[in-house]
Amino acid sequence: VLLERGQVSDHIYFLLDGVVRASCEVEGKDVTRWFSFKGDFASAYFSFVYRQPSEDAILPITDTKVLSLSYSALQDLSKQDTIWIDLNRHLLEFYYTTLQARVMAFQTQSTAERYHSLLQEHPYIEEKVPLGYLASYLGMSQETLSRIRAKRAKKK
Amino acid sequence: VLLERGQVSDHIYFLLDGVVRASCEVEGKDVTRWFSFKGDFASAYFSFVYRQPSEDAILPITDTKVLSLSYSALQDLSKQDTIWIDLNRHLLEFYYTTLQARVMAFQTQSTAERYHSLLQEHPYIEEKVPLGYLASYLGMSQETLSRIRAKRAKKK
DNA sequence: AGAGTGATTTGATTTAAATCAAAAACGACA
DNA sequence: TGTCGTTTTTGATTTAAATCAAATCACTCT
Repeated sequence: VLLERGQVSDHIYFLLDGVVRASCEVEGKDVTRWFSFKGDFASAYFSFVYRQPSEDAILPITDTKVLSLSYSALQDLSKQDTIWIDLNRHLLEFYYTTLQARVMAFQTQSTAERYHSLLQEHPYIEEKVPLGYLASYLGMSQETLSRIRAKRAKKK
Repeated sequence: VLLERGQVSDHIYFLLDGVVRASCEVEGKDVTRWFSFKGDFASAYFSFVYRQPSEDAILPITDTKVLSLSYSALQDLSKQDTIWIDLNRHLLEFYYTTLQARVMAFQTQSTAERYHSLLQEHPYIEEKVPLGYLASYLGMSQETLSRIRAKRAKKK
């Protein structure tokens, strides 16, 4: 477990290997907010930056290897080299544009289109992430996601 | 018109009166990304901060009165008083959490629930914003939104 | 007041997705 | 290898929403 719900995130992680997800609880149900893969950063960004309790837990889906960078370490490093400030900015920009794109996808695309776009960005997601988490992330039921997959397989 | 699509946003606006919306064009269709009301700030935030062309136009829905704050003015003010830096932070935080909440709404709520939540936050939206823009914002067709309204009216 | 325009509502129908239920596939483990 | 538990697929049905089409409403302009 990289971060428990309700705690202030004290670390940003860089995934050397594996897959993690952010899990939020809404009305008793577990909703997955995002995934991070090998080579991505993973963080409860706002909790980390503003030192507030995180709504999400960060949980591993597969076995993971991570580099972790603590808040205080990042602060020290930022004083030494602006590249660490840039990191922060890039992370923020990335999260923000990702969120924007997701909203847009919900506004304009069908369930199947959303899934296919996701596949295009992360081809390996199909093998590494259980169906239930994916369906939750995409805002559809497990069954519809399974059917979308079946259709796609037939076409090949 | 407060901002044209493709231009770098050079101003943040504060709405003294009226309603504006951000309009993005996707596959030939006009999609409204957000609304701002009297008392809100309106900006193409990332375009403004990172000096990049905006994907959105900012267009008035009703007649509007705005205060505008230019990029250079904000920079000067930031050097004089940290309150202006705080403004920036608050804006960012607001936009970010709003986006997060919207994604979550799409993941977990039905069309009717999304509309009712929106109404709760902005009771006046019903009167001030044309149905088509609202439907686009909520990611549903005009007709379904109209029917959701009709049902709500009946219950009263 | 009446014509014309655009926005909204209503109706009928089709299509997409959720739900409910069961079967099949897969993995871990004894 | 066979059994248990979990995940995924498949099937049948219901429900929600999109679509297509028309009617009504509201507003402006003359």
